[in-house]
Amino acid sequence: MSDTGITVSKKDNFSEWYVEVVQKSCLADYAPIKGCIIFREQSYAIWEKIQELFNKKIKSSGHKNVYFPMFIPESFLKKEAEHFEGFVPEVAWVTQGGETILEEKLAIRPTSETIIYSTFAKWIRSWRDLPIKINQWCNVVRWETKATKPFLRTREFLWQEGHTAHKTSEEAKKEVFDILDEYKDIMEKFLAIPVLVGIKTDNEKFAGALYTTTLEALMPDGKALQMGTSHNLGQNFAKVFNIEYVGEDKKNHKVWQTSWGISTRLIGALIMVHGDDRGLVVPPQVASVQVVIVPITYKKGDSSAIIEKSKEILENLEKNNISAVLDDRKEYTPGWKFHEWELKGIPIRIEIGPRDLKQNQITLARRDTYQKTNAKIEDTVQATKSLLDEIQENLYVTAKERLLEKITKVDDYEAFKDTLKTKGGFLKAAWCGKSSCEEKIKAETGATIRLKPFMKESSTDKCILCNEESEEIVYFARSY
RNA sequence: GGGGCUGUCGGCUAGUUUGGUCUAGGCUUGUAGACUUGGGCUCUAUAGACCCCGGUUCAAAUCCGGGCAGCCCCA
Repeated sequence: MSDTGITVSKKDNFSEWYVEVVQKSCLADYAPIKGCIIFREQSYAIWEKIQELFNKKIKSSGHKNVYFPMFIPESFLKKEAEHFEGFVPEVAWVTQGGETILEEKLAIRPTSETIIYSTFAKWIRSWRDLPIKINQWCNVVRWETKATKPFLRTREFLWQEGHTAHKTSEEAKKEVFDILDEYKDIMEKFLAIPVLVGIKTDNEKFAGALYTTTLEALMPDGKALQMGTSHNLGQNFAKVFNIEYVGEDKKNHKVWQTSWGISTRLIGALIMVHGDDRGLVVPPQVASVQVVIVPITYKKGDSSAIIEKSKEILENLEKNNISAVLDDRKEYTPGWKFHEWELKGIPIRIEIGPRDLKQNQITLARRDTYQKTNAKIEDTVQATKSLLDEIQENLYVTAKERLLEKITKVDDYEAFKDTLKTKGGFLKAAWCGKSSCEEKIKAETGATIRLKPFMKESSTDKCILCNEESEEIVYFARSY
């Protein structure tokens, strides 16, 4: 085993393992600026896949892609007080252009509500202008001071931010939950990462929102990761930016708004949830290369028949919409290639050598379980397709089992602290609804309320901390 | 937000405690070639580093200060 491969095991040293996979699988490299990474070919390919999937979804429901400037005048950002308070600690500012000191400094967008909504105010006049449903793919900057980690917490990252304006509260609410469903679909069906959905507490909600819905996944080290959020902004921004329309009733009304986003953080989750001691594992649905064909050839003896057959298989796969590559490099041994493609997480490897050819078969090796099987050459497409489905399913099911295993109901504070320390994961506990309890638990244990479930679970439990009448059962966890 | 650790060829590692005959590796990687090929094979030749700035000193990889970067723990 050489150092081109992964040298620490995921189980023994998760943090080191993550850093190795990120770099050695060509996902990212560190940039010369603290907290910034270079998105390399492997991660960008996954990002493009996510873009493709999400664009398809939102376009079919009438959203349009647009692009707004990355600079936001300070006065805009300040208009919604809670929003400004929430973001100002991590805003990067432009104060100078060339030699000229700017009269008003410009924020590099940490999120674009303010600049977009100031424009909405110009665009919206009549009820006929509504709804407006736009989305943009862009970068945002949040000047993190805490320890940064590739993909999970970086100063600059890529995301999409959707922004909508509606006539009614009901319509806005529907939008929030429709998007939440689309996010869940992408995470579970495509990234094969199971998530819990719910509502954030007031402490954790988006600054300026009425409420925030969230999707939370669990990482193998027992910490929760926020995968995406969809906010109901109510009329908070409509009021400060004066976004009004004349309704059919000829009266002025303020619009109801939503905003929502997912980011390149999803890539970090994918690495952590599926990766193993051989490197990255990419779920077939988001793999830009689903199959690699490695011919087993010999210098002595004629290998042209094997290469010919490999090319034939490649064409056949591509014809059937399976994305495949043929690795016929002569300078590397088959074993070397196996390791390299495993490091990069390609779901299926097809081996074809003299023995296979003689028996008119191929060998299929799956990335998730390392299992090898054989198939007749004429059955290649079918065998590959069903194996891809199986891998996709297996990755999801395995992750789901791990998630469920790490959801623990706790009844008292000692058990809470103990479980958090020894097992991690999500802790279901009763909570009285007071911010003071939430904050005290955070200060004492590091765990925060990740979400309140949509369906309130009936319970007679008392608050885990203060023992007063509890409002509901919520999910706590330590998080990224 | 608080604390700790670390920075040496492309990668990994030793040397720092006690400044000097210190630069080093029989490891890996790159390059050229040979050999091999159903799981990172082997051999030959060759290339390549003390994070940055400043200070102490006759002398700094080593000590001191600052910066930058990375990791870990706690909140």
